[in-house]
Amino acid sequence: MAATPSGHPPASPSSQAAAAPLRRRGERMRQAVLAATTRLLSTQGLAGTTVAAVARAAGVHETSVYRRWTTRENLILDALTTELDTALPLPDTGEVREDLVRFFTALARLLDTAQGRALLRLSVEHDDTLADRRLPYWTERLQRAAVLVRRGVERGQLPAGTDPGLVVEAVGGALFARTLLSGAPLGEPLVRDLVALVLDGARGGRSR
Amino acid sequence: MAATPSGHPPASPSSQAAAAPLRRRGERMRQAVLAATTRLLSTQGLAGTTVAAVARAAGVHETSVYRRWTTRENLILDALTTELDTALPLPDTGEVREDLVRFFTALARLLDTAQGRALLRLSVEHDDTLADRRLPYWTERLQRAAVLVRRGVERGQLPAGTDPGLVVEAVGGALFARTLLSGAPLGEPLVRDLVALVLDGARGGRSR
DNA sequence: CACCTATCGCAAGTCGAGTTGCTTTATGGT
DNA sequence: ACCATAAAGCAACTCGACTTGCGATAGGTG
Repeated sequence: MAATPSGHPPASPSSQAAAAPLRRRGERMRQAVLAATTRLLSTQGLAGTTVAAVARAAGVHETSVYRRWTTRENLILDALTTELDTALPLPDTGEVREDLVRFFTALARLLDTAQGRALLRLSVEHDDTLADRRLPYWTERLQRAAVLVRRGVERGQLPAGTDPGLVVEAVGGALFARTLLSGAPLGEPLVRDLVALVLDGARGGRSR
Repeated sequence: MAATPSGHPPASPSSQAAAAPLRRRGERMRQAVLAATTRLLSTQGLAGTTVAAVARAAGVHETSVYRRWTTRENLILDALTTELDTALPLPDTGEVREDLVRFFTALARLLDTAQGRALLRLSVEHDDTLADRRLPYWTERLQRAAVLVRRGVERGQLPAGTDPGLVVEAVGGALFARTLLSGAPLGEPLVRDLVALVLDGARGGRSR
């Protein structure tokens, strides 16, 4: 008890311009924690972003973080998804190939950032024991990109039997696998070649 | 089952029963721990395979495990790679398509086991901070499969400009992504469709 | 067989994730 | 202005990964 004299701040003598951020609540606290999380994420990396560090940086108690987000994973996921939400637009150029190249180029660029990689890696750590409750961020984005293929079919640029999900999984999967497994760079030519491979095939292909 | 006092001349005829604290050493201890690890892996799953549990099951002290394998990750990786080493043969049927279908079907089957999934997930958790490179199990297998494509090129079944690595990454990446992200099943038709997509392209080929 | 040393057992401890019971305070509603 | 209560703070745990110092011993060597 006496070991921690942090009992109460003596009336905050130095009244700053902004309201003393002691004991943030509700939305204010949420913002502060989320901001601290993304800040730590980009400075200390994923491993360095511990709940205690986030709480300290946000001026909030660790327990409060756990009460709101339950797990560290949820916290980081929340911070990342709200930040990266607008990062993957769906182009509509009238050309399937161009649409796909643009979308997956944006995806590749996202996967080349520390935050994109962190989000991918966390998305992979679903618990086998607990029922699936992983938020399907990437799967969702990928399936969203399937409309690019569907539009191509409607335009007559692709045969009617085309499986949009398969096309998108092949290209996206290669990018994900590179990021997660080999860590090899995701250059622009790679995306173009992958799209070409999937559209034209290894046989019939006038590559590029 | 687990008891392995075999092989060694126990001697110690002095009064005490065989209840002596069998202090396993060197290779014997290594075997026991590795066996216990794979056993726990298939019964308790990845999350349930804790170092303490492995040590207990192997009749060995936890410290000894850490001294030999340094981390839990290394231990499990070691156990899995030695066990799954012969799981991905390279077929040679004279037909690229058939070769690829067979290889990736085997891969899909492997990814459908608890051990395959565990190995994949652990392969993803390389530390960004440490230079300690994750052992490239999957990447290596994939690149090994690239010879299937190369043979196809040599046989004239594929054009000369074909990029073997790309073909293999597209199909494999899709399988990996399914396993890691969506957890969707990896049926036989999926592999056939993926190979067809990559060989014939979404446009062109109507062969199969 | 006696000796040496790498190897193993053991206890105690650090660190971060996650939990719980209880106290305190900031707000919003009347 | 007052009061009820949801939201935070706080301390004290549990648990598993990982470390360290030291004592005990198995195994091979001379």
